[in-house]
Amino acid sequence: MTSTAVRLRAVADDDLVSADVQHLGISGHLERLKDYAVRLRFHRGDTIAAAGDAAAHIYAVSAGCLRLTHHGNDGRRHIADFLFGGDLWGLGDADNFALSAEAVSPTTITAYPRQQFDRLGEGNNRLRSEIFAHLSASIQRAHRHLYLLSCLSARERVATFLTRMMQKSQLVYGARLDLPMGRQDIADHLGLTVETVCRALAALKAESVIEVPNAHLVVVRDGSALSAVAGEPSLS
Amino acid sequence: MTSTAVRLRAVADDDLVSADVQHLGISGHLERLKDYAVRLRFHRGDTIAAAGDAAAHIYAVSAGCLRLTHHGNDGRRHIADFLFGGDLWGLGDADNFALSAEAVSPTTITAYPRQQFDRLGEGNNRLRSEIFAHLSASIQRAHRHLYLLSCLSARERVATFLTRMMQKSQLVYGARLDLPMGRQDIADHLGLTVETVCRALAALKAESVIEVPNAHLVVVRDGSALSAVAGEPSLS
DNA sequence: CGGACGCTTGATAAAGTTCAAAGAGAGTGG
DNA sequence: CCACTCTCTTTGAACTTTATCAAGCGTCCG
Repeated sequence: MTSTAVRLRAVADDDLVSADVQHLGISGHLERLKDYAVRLRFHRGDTIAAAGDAAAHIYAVSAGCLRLTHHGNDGRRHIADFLFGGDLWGLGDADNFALSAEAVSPTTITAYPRQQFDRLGEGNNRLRSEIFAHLSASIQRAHRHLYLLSCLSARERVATFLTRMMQKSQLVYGARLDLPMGRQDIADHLGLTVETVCRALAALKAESVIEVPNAHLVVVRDGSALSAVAGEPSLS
Repeated sequence: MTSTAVRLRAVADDDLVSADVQHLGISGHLERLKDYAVRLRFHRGDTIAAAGDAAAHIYAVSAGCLRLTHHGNDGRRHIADFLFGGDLWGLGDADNFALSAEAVSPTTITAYPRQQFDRLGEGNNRLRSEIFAHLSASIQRAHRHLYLLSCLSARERVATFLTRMMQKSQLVYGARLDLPMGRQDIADHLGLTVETVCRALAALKAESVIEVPNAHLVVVRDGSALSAVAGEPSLS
């Protein structure tokens, strides 16, 4: 207990060590808590934490893919977002998690105690502003997705999804895009049915915009055509 | 300039005056900046600030109703949220506004300089945690709306909209719910067309769940039936 | 290798959109 | 103060998109 307090005081005086840390963002700060960190492994389909659970930890995805889901009373499901290596979860959940996190593929996660993290932030302006930026970015992502769900057609949604996955995931090699999630996950993310997602992909394939060697791999053959369908001429 | 610095230092030492302020949340803290505040009036349809504008101010709605809109490249529009008296806008927009804010009805707004506000926050833990809570709440609101757009039918969306407006706006007197926004606004908020919104309202009216004396007034005749349609048996 | 699960495609049905036109309300100018 | 007009709302009918239902296929895992 004493050693914890000492450690935190030492860690919290900011701006001395931050030069080597700032470009890493929040992850860099979390690095300072590595002695408290717990490394976890999950299999496909495992639940990391469910909506309503006490948010005792901040999670950093090391490798793999997570889905953040919201379950309705009657079984309907929405996937708010997918997380990949480097992404964080739980920053905005002060008390209880608002969403459930489930492993889409075998996933390695590092859990940092929230209490320690919060204390770290108390003495660290840079960290706090990075947390603020992270939350702002989450809001903006959510708003972009609101627009997608509110205004775009099935075809546009699927195309937009592909472009966003290319921007976001590190699973792009050239034009090869790895999609660890299943069609049902994509459908629940885009507010469509599995069948409609399949048909939209099939249509893009028929137009030679993409190739689909297998269900978890898309090769983008005509990126600008894809962007055009997505309605995002320049990445915003 | 000097007086500004002095004032801010005096104001920033927190926890002395905060007892009478905490229950008011962020608005209470903004009150301390009243000497820098500007009061603005807008007519129906006026733009308070457009997406992309420099976010130089935090806005507090005093009276009236705003819509926060996202405009696509091709004219499609989504309304992310409606704001009423007591609501704030701009807290999450560090640099430029992500959305446009437009007056739905004649509206009075107080603008506080962001720079002063940020400085206020630097020395005030309570304010910062309230800002954090505000951003978290924004994210949760957005996620609930994502679920609405992704999973609910037109009928359910309209019912949910009505229940949320009853919870949110102060424009509820008994079962009378004032809807300052037009049908097109509601449609753009719910990802539907005007006609579909009208038909859903007409259906609820035909089932005696609501009455619609005029386009901007809904009387909820059977609140539990409305909640049932909304799929929110208990308010979550 | 077998079986189960997820993916894909087809046919049909339903929900919502689009197009069209009439009706109601609010604000304006005579 | 009334009539007019413009805009918004409402309802109807046809059409489009997407969901639903159903069946076959492929693949991955055990």
